[in-house]
Amino acid sequence: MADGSGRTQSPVVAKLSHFGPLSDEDVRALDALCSREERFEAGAEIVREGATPRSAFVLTHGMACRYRLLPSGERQILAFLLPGDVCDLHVCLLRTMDHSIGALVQTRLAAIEWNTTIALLARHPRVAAALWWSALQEEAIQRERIVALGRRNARGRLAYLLCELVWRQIAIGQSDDHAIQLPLTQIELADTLGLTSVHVNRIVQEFRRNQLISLEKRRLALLDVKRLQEIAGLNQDYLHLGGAPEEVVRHFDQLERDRAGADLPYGGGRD
Amino acid sequence: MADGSGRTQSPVVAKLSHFGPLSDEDVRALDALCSREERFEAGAEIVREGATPRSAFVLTHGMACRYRLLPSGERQILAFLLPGDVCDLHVCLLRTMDHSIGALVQTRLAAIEWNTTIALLARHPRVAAALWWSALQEEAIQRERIVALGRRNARGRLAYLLCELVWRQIAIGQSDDHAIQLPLTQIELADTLGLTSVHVNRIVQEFRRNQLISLEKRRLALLDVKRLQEIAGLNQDYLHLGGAPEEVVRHFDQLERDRAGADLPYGGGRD
DNA sequence: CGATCTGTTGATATCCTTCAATTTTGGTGG
DNA sequence: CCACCAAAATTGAAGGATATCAACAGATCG
Repeated sequence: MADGSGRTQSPVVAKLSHFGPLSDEDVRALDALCSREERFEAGAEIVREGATPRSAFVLTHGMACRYRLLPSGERQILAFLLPGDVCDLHVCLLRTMDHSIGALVQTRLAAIEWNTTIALLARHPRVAAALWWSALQEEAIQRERIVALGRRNARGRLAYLLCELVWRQIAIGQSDDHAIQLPLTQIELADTLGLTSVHVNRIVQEFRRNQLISLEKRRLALLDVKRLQEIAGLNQDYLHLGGAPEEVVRHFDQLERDRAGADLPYGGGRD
Repeated sequence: MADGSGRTQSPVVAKLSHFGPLSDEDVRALDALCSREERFEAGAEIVREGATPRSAFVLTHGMACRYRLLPSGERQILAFLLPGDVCDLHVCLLRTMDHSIGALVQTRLAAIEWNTTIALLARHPRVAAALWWSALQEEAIQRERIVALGRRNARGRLAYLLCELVWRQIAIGQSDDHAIQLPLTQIELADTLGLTSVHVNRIVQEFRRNQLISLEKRRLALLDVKRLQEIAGLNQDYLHLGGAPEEVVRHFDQLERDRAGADLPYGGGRD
């Protein structure tokens, strides 16, 4: 299995390892995906609503978000993309994008060609499964957002979002003390939570007063995770970080072993 | 291509045909999925939060919903499942369900075994792609719900939901005049829209007064779709009913033709 | 034909928005 | 380093949308 070693994992590997242990070869295949990177400045539009989907990508550095602009000029942020997120692997089946993607800070991402995707999925079934798992996680995150917007008040919503962002950063090895870089303005928080920035501001200050968080200079620390969770009415389970059921993991291990014998001819030593 | 004929399509076929034209063999494969049906009474729990995911299923008759119960006892309905919806094909990768599924009326569904799924996807690449497309549609529906809950007022939310339900019924051939059976109580509408049933009631009545809808005896008719869309700030595009891009459809046609030659030995004539 | 769930109505309370400053922060050029 | 500017954060006052509470009417169902 990969990485008992001290070597720092890439965020993709860290993230997908939550599905189950990846082999060294899996890790190599994933790292190979992220070789050619494109760079986007803060505020840049990565994908525009209405455009024809081009290729999938892995976000390697920075932070981005999916969002919709409404006729009224309002914006709803739909999701945040963090390092290690593999985006829109399948979206080529759609004629047009129904939302935009924008960089929140300077962001780097690696485009993945259609062919690369197909080859990867065929040759590395365990990676394919892990990617599928990560798509399920993304859906679970969307469900949690619906719950938050539908049934929680401003405090609950903010607490929920801050927990999620911190937990996801922890899951990709970018934080171990419940403190993260948070490049979001209160306006962006508001556009995510279905609130106004004025009201977000008031709740942020209340949280600060109550020693729940500290937030200054774009650095967020959760000072009382337990109480924040209570306010959010939330626990970490929805991120499904516990990994896949054993029998599934074993199934893919077996598949991989079978394949290893079958096609050494081409899958083997190159690179 | 299937169904220039007058024969009524099954909802699954009707739905997936929006991806692109299906072959007669595709249609047969899909119909075969729905042979053994289970029946659930109104109010029955089909899947319980916390349970281990068992098998995927196709909803063939009736209506169901995904929902979460909060500690406070409140309920948030996450999504509606209509006939033709293929649910949780991939969810076996998760250890536990993070939400429940319940029948809203008497409902029938056909379970799909793991093996059946794998065989189907392998033998019918176009069906596999269509299923993938339908998963994308489901995600798009979730995004639209986030927009509705985050940025629209009660009128906008209700208008949006009613449009969606009608459009989806039209897409599966269960309505052609913007009128449908709507087995939902105002409580259920409220639990979907993040409102109270009292307030939903007031908006429903306002819509009735303004000749936007008629809703009685569980029958809903949209009387002024154009104005409802304006109120919702919505158009039908997000359902991606226009189908996949031509080159994708052609790609899968080609794949299917290739396969047809390759494995007549076993894929062929048996029912 | 009573019991229970759903729909309806009114009065009041609350959360959040809106509007309108003002202060603080961060970035940029001189 | 300072001057300047724009964007973000902060504050207060007032208004509006939706929730809450409570009661009752109507429907549905065994």
